[in-house]
Amino acid sequence: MAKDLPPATIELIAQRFRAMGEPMRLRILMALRAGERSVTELVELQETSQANISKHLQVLVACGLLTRRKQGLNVLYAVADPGIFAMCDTVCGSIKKHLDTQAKLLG
Amino acid sequence: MAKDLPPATIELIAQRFRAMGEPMRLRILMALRAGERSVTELVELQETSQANISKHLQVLVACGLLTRRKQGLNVLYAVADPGIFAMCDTVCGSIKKHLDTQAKLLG
DNA sequence: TTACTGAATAGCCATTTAGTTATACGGAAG
DNA sequence: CTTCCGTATAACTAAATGGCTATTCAGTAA
Repeated sequence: MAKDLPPATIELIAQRFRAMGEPMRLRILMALRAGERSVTELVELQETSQANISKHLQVLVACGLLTRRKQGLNVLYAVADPGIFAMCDTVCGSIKKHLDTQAKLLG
Repeated sequence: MAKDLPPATIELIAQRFRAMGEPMRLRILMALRAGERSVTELVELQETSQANISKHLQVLVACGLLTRRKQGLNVLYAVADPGIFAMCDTVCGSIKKHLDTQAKLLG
């Protein structure tokens, strides 16, 4: 990545990270790791309202993390780019390292 | 990454993404790609107040993205795990794909 | 037509957060 | 001691955001 990207690009990147920086949205993404799901299915998996799930889905679609397709009465959402899971794994590993370091500081 | 992580872990991961989901913090991280820098140097690179930079630095340190060390009067900050830059690149590539797709939809 | 179902949206509230200015802290120099 | 420099923090404001409930919309079925 270049040293100084144009502000609009920075904003786009930030938008993505922000979209993934919300527990409920992370759970939705993980639920979609196994494949596409309808809104109702996602609501059943997470314990929150349908309206809330729907709003989060809009955010995830808007920033390009999810795709959307209709099938009869249902709307099916799927992860647009599986690369995000690698990112989650990277973060997970980095967090573990961080916690280990902190633990050692405490003796 | 497992299907369902404990809520506390999810929150930790979300926290990291959220920390990177802010344009000013992204710029700080990019400025540190070349190596560690003092607060004053970072303030000069970004056009905002010293207080604001300082607050963002606290956020980045708190979630383990940056390290901090004192040197004389200065405090030097550095990226804790260069892996974050690979993540930025991943996001960048994914955004390009997304924009290309949208462009094609417009003809 | 009406009724029903799945999904999206509107309106509202409480919380969070990025930014500001002003102030305080820690340490080195006079 | 006092002064100055680099950094951190306090107090506040404005804007964004996640959640809720209630409603609306788009199809399908009767």
